[in-house]
This record gives sequence, structure tokens and C-alpha cells, in this order.
Amino acid sequence: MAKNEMHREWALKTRGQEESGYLVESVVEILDCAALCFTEMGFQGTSIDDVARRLGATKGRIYHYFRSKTDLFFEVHREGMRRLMDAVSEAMSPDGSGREKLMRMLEAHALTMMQNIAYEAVVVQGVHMHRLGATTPEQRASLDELMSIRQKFELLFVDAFRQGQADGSIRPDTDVSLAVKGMLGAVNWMTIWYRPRSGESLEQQRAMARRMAELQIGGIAG
Amino acid sequence: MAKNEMHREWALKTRGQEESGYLVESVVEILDCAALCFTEMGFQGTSIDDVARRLGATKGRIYHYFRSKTDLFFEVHREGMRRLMDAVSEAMSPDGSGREKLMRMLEAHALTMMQNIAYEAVVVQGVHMHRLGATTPEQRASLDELMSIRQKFELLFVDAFRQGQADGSIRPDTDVSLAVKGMLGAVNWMTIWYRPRSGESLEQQRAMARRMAELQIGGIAG
DNA sequence: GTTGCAACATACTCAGTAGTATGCAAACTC
DNA sequence: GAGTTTGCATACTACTGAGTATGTTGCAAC
Repeated sequence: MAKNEMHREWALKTRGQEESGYLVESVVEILDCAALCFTEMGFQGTSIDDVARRLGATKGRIYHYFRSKTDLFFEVHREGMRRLMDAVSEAMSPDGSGREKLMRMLEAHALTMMQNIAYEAVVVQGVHMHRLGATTPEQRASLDELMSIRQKFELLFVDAFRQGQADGSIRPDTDVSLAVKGMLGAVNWMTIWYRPRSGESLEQQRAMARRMAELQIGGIAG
Repeated sequence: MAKNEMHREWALKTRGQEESGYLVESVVEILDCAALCFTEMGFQGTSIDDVARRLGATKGRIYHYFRSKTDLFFEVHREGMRRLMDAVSEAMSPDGSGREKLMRMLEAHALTMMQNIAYEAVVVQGVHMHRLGATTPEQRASLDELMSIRQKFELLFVDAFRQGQADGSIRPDTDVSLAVKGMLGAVNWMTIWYRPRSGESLEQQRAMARRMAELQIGGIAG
């Protein structure tokens, strides 16, 4: 197996085809540490040696699985997007009005952010990097792929919004794109200020995610 | 005058005491270019030579006015915060209900972001950097100062929010901190997706800022 | 039991970059 | 108009950090 395909292989496995359990572990550890480093120090601020040190290993281990630092960043980003997509897709069951559906999606989004802060902070950073110089053609290709996924993600919310406008549960006079960007912004911003408090229960997290979603849907007027 | 005080001197001047018009110009140019570079490539991704190249000059010019790259970044950040503070403070006139006041503040915030994208994107980055390793003690001190200003800034919104709860214009049952963080997140996120379209009129900008504020205050329910 | 390969570690290269030391023309001072 | 300072440019240093080349060890297959 070509080393640059090793992680992609792993990604496919975790989607439910096979199990290996050893190679996988090592790659997941690298991704976890990388996510933490990128979150705390940014892409440019993180050196491969930083990630290796956090792993208790050396560069060799990382370059054995990933072709470049950019590649590593992209894989973290991809994994973060996958978790987001999975959570939001699951919340998209067609029960209730468009507004209720949108609310469930927002809540799922927020909760996923809270439970995967490191990965999702990298996702947010990646959006930042969009304009940035991803110099090599392959990097540009990877980035374009990720941005295309991100675009689809945003479209899910736009669609739910429109559905809500159609069924009358959402005000029809609103700029859909602006509204969605605002809502997603509020949730994405959580990567900045939210950090799980030790001993925080799942119920507390759910409650916060729900309140955040409610605020975006219902506003604050008394 | 010590070179490290030169820009601070300039900052004081612009607050309305004196005019110089020559030295000032050069420093402002540097800050403008630095803001653009930091916005496009991030703090770590920007080299002093990048900024100099954009200026059509060399490092010498930059290091003549700023002691370090970090210093330069902080001054851009400081200027961005100043513009934000000025705009929001002006919108804080005590007319109307707390909700109306909060709405005006949000609108002013959004409009300032749109009209100073480069500087405000740096401000947002700076918030990111908070956890990051600002290694030297003086850098840490500068960063702490900026974060303290940022804290005050957020408090302005919290106060208006509470005032609105007191006068009944805002729902009393809401977690103030969460609500404010959500609203500010929605507006801050504009640094990611908003770029002025050529030929965009001031009125169009105002309209967008107002709609963004309305969405955060009134929600989307139909 | 040895051949082969996976999974790393070690040791190195080399380009980029923050910061400094110095040069130098023009402006300002007296 | 001689000296001093300002406002930069040029030339250099010292170091970091991405990527590579080359071990080394253990397991697996035959």
C-alpha cells in the first residue's frame, strides 16, 4: 500500500467495511494529537516535531503515514467534517416543520462542535485557510474538495430554511444566505470560547447546544 | 523618541490632539499592508518580508517603527479594536429600550466589520491566539491588555442585554453570556465570508448590517 | 532460519525567516 | 555648512523547521 493512501484506507474501514485495530490505532493517535496541536497553535504555528513530541514519538512515525504537514492537516479537517456531516444528516429526519428540522440540525451541529472541539476547531481554521496560499496543485485540490463538502454542508441548512419558508414556519422575507451564515457563525464561534468543563455531563452539553439553537431560531425578543 | 513608542505616539495623535501628517502616513501604510497580509496568510504564515514586499519597501522600514513582528500584529489588532469600540460606543446612546440599544450596537458592530475587514479579521485572529504561546513576557502583557479590552467590549453587550431584560424588551429566561457569545459569533464570522463587492454602496452595506442584527435579535420564526 | 516488510527512530539537508548591524542620502538644527 | 538625526535600504547572522535518507527492530510468511 502506498503510504499516502494508508489513512484513506483507514477512513474507508471506519465507514464499516473492515476492522484491523492496530495500524488504525496508530493513525488515530496521530490525528488526535495533530488536532490538538493545530487547535492550540494554528497550522503554521505547529511543527511536525510538536505533534511528534505530543505523541511521545518522532517525525518518522508521522511521515510514515502522511506525506506532508498539509496532508496531515487536511485529514484532520476531513475527519472533523465527516463527524459534522454525520451528526447533522442524522438530525435531518423529515418530521415536523422546516423550522423544527432546522432547529434539530443546529442543535446537532452545536453538540458535535462541543464534543469534538479539537477537530472542529481545525475545520474552522481550514475555512480560514481557503484564501490562503495552499501552494502545490495537490494541496489546492484537497482544499477544493474540502470546501466543496463544506458548501454541501451549508446547503443542507439552506434547504431546510427554504422548506420552512415554504411551509410557513419561517419568515418568508429573509435573505436565506445571510440568515444561514449568521446561524452557522454563531455555532462555529463556539470553537473559540467553548471548552468542556471537567465533570460536565452529556445532559448539560445537550442543554447548552439546545439553547444555542433556540436563540438562533427564536431570537431574544421578550 | 524611542522607536518602540513611535506608533503609540501616533495612536495618541489620531485621538485628536495633534497632527503631523508625514511620519503618520508611513506608519499607517505599514499597518494597512500588515493587516492585509495577516488576514490573507495568518500571523505565522506572514513574514516581515511579505509585508515589506507589499509595501514596495524592505524590512528596514518596518523594523524602524516596530520592534518585532508580534508588536506589529498587536498594533494592527489594537487599531481594529479601537475602531470597533468607537463605533459601538457611539451606538450606545440611551434612547429606546434595551433591545433597541442592543440592536443598534450589533448593527454598528457588523458595519464596522464590513468596512474594516482586514483589521477586524486580525482582531478575530488575535482572539484565536489567546491560548497560543505568546512566549516573551512583554508579548504576553500586550496580549493580556488586548484581551482585557475585548472583555470590556463583550461586557458592553452583556450590559445592554441585561438592561433589556430589566425593561421587559428581552426575554428574561435566557443565559445572557451564551446569548451574547452567539450574537457576537454570528457577526465575527463575517470576517470569514464577507468581502466588499466592487461598487457596493454604503446603503447596501448598512442594509446588510441591519439585517444581520435583526436576525440575531428577532430570530427567524414566521 | 532467513528473507521481507512494516513501523518506526536517527541523522542530516537546505530553504526560509526573525532579528541585527551597518550604510547612506536627505532633512533638520544651530 | 558642519554636525546630527530621520527614514529608510543593504548585508549579514543564527536558527527553526519541513522534508529526506538511512538505519534498526520485530513480526510474518515460507
